[in-house]
Amino acid sequence: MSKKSTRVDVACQALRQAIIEQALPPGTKLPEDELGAQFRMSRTLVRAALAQLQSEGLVDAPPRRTATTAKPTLEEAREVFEVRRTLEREVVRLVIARWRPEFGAELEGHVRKEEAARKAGEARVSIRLAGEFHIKLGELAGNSLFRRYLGEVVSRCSLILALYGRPHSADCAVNEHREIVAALRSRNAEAAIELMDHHLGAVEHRALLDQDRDAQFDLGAVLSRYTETAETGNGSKIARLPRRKTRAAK
Amino acid sequence: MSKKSTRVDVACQALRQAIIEQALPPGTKLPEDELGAQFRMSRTLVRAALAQLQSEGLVDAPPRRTATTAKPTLEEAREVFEVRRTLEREVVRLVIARWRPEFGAELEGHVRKEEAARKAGEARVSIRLAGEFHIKLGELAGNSLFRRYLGEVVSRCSLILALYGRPHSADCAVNEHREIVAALRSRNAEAAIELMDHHLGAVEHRALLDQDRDAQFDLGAVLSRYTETAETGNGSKIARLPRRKTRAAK
DNA sequence: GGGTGTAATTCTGTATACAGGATTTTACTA
DNA sequence: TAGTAAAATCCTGTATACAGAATTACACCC
Repeated sequence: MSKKSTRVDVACQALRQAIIEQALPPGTKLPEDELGAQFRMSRTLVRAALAQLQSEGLVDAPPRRTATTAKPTLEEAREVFEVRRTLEREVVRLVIARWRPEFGAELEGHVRKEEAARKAGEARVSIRLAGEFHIKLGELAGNSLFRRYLGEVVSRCSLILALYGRPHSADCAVNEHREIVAALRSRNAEAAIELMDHHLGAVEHRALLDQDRDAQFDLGAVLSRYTETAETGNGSKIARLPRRKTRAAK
Repeated sequence: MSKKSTRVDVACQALRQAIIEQALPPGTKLPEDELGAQFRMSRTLVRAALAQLQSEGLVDAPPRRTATTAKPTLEEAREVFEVRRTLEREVVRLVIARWRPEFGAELEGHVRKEEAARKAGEARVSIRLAGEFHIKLGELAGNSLFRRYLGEVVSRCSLILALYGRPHSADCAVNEHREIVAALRSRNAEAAIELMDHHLGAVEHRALLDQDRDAQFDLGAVLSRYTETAETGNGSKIARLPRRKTRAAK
């Protein structure tokens, strides 16, 4: 489960993760050159990655201006949550319909991880795991398109939380997850849907007051944490920002 | 409602339409050079268009082989229909919730167009209008993400029909559309959902026996019908297939 | 001091070059 | 004649060049 990614996917994945974990706050500029230098690839590939992320709603890339991490409006946020509720309800139904005992173990294992991260105060990890719980459900539903759409809205929700939510509020849901798992295990569709709806309502509710923590920070530094390239694979054909010097060290 | 498209979008749109109308049967090769010559743009842009269409599930583009119009498996087809049912049910609810009298007129107008096309035996147009009915509903739901996802699955369904359906069977649904409109107009959500489910069940059911009508045909000829560029805008920087001669006239 | 027009700079849009893969053709062997 | 290896060709992966749009910096004026 590793060798199938193209170079574009690698960049995509790194950026996606960075955005989801709110390491790149909404509105952050993403200049093609700089990303290219970071990922050791040409603008051609960076561009493809950005296009992909734009189609997922994680990046804004208006014609002829620098792409940025998306800043969804409140209206868009509402839409995303609306779709998400619809998808997750159906996913719950599907998962229950094809329930197998392994599912319970799998999900409970995950919730335990969430719990651990939460206790350890690992905000970044908590956020990621919280999202992955829903993704995992999507996978158990056995429909790859559901899975894809769900992945998309879940990512976008992380972004929305980053933009509108109170800081560090995305990860208070471990208990709710646990209850959902219990309902699934007892194959009680009604209860599970009810819980899921409530859970998502709570998540959405956390999207409230805004606040501009727009502090300047170093794009390269953040991204390097998400680039899994084994160190500076030098000898690469791509020079370090051949076209201009990075402005990060301003 | 015309000047907002980038060049990539133009190509995308043309290809999408051609695929949806089944003018480019599943499995048709789409070499970047040839498309570039057709659309008067470089491979760079063609590539972006193909990537987009791949993400919509209309094109298969495995690494280092020529892209083709997608050939979904039966399993994938099942998945698409499953998601589609979920989305459309919710759309029906939303449309009813925000119902306004204009909606009725709008939809009925559309159904009349479908009827007309059907009578005129315009298969191509019929297929397009049948899809657009659902798109229109998606628009009335007032959620652009629903709209986008719905558009995607509807397109894919056209493709699936092209692959698995009996020829010319995609457009027998005018009456069903009419009934749905009636139910919406009376704001009877239960009935409307019931009808929609039944309708989609019927559409899905038409996806049955396969059949290989794979006859050779001329890619350029088909595409030129979908390229709205005002004639050969010669003087263009792009030569006609500079790298090799077209094989179409084989 | 705050506009504002213009020059400099940054950055995107797009074509194109070149290096391999993938495929097809050709040629040769059993 | 079928099978296969080598060669030719088609086609994609990717970097890069260059043109022009957007943005920023500056100088000038009121």
